[in-house]
Amino acid sequence: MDRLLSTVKIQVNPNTYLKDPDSSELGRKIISGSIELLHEIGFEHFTFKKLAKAISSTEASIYRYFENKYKILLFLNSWYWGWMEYRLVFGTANIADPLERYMKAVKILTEGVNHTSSSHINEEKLYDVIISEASKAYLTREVDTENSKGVFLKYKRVVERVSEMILVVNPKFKYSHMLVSTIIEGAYNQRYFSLHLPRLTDVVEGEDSIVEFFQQMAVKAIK
Amino acid sequence: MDRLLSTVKIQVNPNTYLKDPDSSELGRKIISGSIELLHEIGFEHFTFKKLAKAISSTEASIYRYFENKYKILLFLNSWYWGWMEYRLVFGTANIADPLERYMKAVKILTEGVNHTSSSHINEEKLYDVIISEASKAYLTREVDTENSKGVFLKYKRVVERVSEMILVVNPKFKYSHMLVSTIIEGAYNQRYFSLHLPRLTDVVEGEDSIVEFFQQMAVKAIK
Amino acid sequence: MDRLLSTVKIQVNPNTYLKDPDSSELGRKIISGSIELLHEIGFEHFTFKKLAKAISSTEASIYRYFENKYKILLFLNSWYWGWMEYRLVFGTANIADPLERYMKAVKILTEGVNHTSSSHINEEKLYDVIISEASKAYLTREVDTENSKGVFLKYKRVVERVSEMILVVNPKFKYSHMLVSTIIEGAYNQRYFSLHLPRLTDVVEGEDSIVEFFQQMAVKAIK
Amino acid sequence: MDRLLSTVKIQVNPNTYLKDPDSSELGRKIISGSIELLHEIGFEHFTFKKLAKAISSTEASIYRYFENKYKILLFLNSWYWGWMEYRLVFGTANIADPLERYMKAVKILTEGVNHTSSSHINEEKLYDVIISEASKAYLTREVDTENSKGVFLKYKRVVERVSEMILVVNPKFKYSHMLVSTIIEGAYNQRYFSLHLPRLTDVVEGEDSIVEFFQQMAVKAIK
DNA sequence: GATGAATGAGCGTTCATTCAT
DNA sequence: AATGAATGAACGCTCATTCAT
Repeated sequence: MDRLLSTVKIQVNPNTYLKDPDSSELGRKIISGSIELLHEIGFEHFTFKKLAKAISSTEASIYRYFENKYKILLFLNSWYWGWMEYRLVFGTANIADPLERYMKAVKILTEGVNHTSSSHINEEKLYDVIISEASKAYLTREVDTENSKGVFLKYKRVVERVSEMILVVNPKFKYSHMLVSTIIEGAYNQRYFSLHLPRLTDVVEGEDSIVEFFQQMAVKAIK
Repeated sequence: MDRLLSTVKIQVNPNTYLKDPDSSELGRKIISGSIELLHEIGFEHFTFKKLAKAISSTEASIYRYFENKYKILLFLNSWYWGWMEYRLVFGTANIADPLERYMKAVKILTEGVNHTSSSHINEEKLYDVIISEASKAYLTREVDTENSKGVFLKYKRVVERVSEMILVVNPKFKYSHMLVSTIIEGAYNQRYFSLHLPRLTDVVEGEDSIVEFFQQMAVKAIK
Repeated sequence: MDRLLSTVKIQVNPNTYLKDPDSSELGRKIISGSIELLHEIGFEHFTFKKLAKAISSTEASIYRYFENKYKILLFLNSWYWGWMEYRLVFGTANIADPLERYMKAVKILTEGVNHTSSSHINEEKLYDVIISEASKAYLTREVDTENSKGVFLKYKRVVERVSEMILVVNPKFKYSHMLVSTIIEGAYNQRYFSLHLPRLTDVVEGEDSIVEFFQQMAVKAIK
Repeated sequence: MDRLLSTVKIQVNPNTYLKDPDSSELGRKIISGSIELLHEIGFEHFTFKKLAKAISSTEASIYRYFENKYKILLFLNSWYWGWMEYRLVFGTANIADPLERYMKAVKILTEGVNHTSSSHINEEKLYDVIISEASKAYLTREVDTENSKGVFLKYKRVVERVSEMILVVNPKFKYSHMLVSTIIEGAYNQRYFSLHLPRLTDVVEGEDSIVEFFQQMAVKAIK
């Protein structure tokens, strides 16, 4: 699948950028550099000046691609959920049994990322960035404006897809979207807690209890 | 209960402040002003300068109480979870049945706040601030340093308390902390989504589906 | 006269431009766009970037024609005074009486412009631009350098021509240049004041008191 | 008179500043430094950064006093015309003859400044700055907003005062404001022209032909 | 000849913080 | 203890300009 992916371009909402960063070498450096730098110093300390320095370019050049650092985060978020949808569709294809398919989907949503394609996007680091920073993309005064431009569509579509899988298993379940978004956000939270606030979680080293917990919960919740 | 509360002082971790804001008129104005201003403009746009102006004081004066704006957020967070623990203890007192008690706890954790004591702290606005801003208190590079100073203890104790209630119901359940923190974070997420990203939730106006969903989930998950 | 004008090309000092803007479609668009944009946003906010956008071209392209925005203003100024000289020569031709001729000249210099030829130059808007912006072309540190290149010659020639008319009426008048330049600048000032600082003028709506005032003054001053 | 002046404070419209520059040592340094720097490099090249460096302070400090460089120019302009009004009132006091008084007023308005009080304001340099830069204070898109705040009142009052002197000489003269503002602006223009565009004037070194010209004109115009 | 892409430099502004009173 | 004044440092952004095609 990943080999295939490297030839497929993830479409990102154009409202996140001024000029498609995938259309030039510099654009791609901005993206890879952003992931690197966000991973290193976090969103609060991330500035165009530092990014420019990190990729040996200038602020003015970055401004040709992105309006501000929020837009970069929205871009990465949109890319990530586009990629996730891709993995979800491939990962659940040809699974006939509805429950099994749903379980597989939950697994894909909640498991960690530990492989990286050969492209300029380091998925592993991006995954960490999503864990720590993604919520800052929507926990903002500007959320409604951005939302109206469709920048969260990729995320919503992932929720919608899994939500539909739930309804195949149990057509009467009323809270499918709520359940899916709770699982997704919950899984990312737990990964963060396990690293920084372990008393809020029960993660044991070695096994992936996060996947197990959410899979169990996912099944029980819709019964 | 609330009348009692107004005479009880919520203890907040002293590591969040330099000088106890509850010890002076100015300190209390800083707290009430912070809630007001965070509610109005959000954490990103919140600065000491603006806060000083809002409460007709100066930046230098605020510095006597708090090191920086993160510490104010940590203070409010700590206060909020101290208050929550208080509500939890009172709200579950004298409920003999373990499951019923657990359900009541989940209700308290997930329901909205719509009453305000007469103190300088506007709980309703604080609740909104917690929904939108609280996660920024721990999604920071500084989380480990702060955590080592115990500033998240109040939150952890709430999780611990409810976790213990779960274990009374089902002593074999392995993921009690994970479940509780997922419920808490989930409920706040869903409240935010219902306002700004409704397609991620199934909230119907009028009924409190958030409480219902999480109570159902809470019960099923530990079976 | 205007029909004739549209076939006559106003010669502009080549030191104002790098490449004659009248030699290409793009050049003419730069000129008409500049008048438009200066009229709209004023010289301070006028930039090559905005101009480029306004005429759907690029900054780099404009650089082929003009060194900087001052040069554009100098070009327009030069064109305007070339056009004024033209109007002056035609307007005073065949008037035998020296005083009458002088009066006509003063009228032409001080009356407003409210007609527009069919060329790419909108004289009415250019007139407004001259009123508000022209002095910025010479109130600059670079005035002496520019002056030595002859970019103010058109203006000087207009002053010289009317100055000569004065000397025909009164050969002993010592301050002919001073009077003419005071009349010219004064008239533009009064037009500006009447729009923005009315307490500095006595302009009554309806009649053209500016022409009347300066004609009276022009006559009395040389007696 | 000048000795008296040094003890009298010229009142400047508070809408030009955020904090009265006359209320502190730093404020006075900002003013004297501004005059110095404007004199040296002109308004276009004048920036807060350069000013800060010139007076060994910082941009941030200057921002406590003035919103932007336009406001500094407006302040200086307001101060200058306040000072001019002062000179006018003293210079024309006790002159009984209306025409003589009017002539004296015109002299004061049009003669150069070549003496400097002992205060932090260098009137000679300020005079040069007014000649070259003052019109930029009103030839701006923001003129109407500023005017509505009264920042040009001092100038208008000077015009009004002399205008009234004219009406004593000739109560029937219709264009008193226009004449006065034309004289004032004209005199400053001619001083500038004599330095940079001499072909627009008839100034002879040695004698003050500018005063002579405008006095003659002032008298003849109102006959 | 005209354009698209990229950049160096600097501007205007605000922030966090310190000092003196 | 609280405040007013001052400042160093950095941010966000735009401008003018150059280069390659």
